[in-house]
Amino acid sequence: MAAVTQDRLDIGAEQVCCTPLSTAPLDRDRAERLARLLKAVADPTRLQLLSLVAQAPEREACVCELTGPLGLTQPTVSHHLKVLVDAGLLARERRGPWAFYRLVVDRFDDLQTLLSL
Amino acid sequence: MAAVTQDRLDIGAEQVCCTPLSTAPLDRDRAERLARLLKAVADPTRLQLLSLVAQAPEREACVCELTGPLGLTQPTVSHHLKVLVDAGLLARERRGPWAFYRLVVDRFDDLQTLLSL
DNA sequence: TCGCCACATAGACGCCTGTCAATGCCGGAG
DNA sequence: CTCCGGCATTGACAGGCGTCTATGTGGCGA
Repeated sequence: MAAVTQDRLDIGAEQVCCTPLSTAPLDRDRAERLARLLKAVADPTRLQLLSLVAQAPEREACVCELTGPLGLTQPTVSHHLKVLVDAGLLARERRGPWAFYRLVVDRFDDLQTLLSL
Repeated sequence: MAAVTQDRLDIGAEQVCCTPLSTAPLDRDRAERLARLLKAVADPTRLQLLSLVAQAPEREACVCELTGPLGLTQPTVSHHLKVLVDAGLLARERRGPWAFYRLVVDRFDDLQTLLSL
């Protein structure tokens, strides 16, 4: 299978990650895509969301379980969840009237690789 | 050897990190401090700066070596460097007329720990 | 079909932030 | 002391983003 590219981690259709910062020069284009991914995590509300989901049973939770602890409006929570899904950090699954959000472990692994020196 | 606190990583005087997101509930206060740290990395220009420093000899570089590759003004570069220093990701050292910036490896380790599940 | 419930989307507003030009500071050479 | 080069700081502007209220959508039960 040869030529195992170390670049993975796409945002939507975007190729983004994931070699450590020190291995190769970082061109502007890739830097901007990586920044978009990191911006998704670099928000207090979204960090709390990720923490809540990470600690929920089966590592998944619906919106109604998340609005309470955060003290924020339901639309606001939905907005942040959309950002995390677009970044590939959460996966959405519709089940009955509820929408469940689950952690995407691989994407966190990619972030770790990026930040390794 | 007893009581190894897993919380480290301060921004300036701030205690911030570093247990994985899934180990304990993340209160608003710590979430905001963690977000400030991540925001420092979540910018394309600063990612390029970190990459340039990481690949420089001895993992350190002065401002004059950084403005060229980025195509940005010197004040802008200085601004971003200050952000990274305040976040604890770079260390500044004055040597003659130049100011050298060096990676702080421990801080990157902390970020990795945070993003581990 | 009708109505309800959980959730998503749209629009608006204020704050934060990345960028620049202009200026100030500081250390070394003469 | 004076000048100059490297770097930091200030002030201003535009764009991005987090939050809200109001409204739309979609599935389930009666």
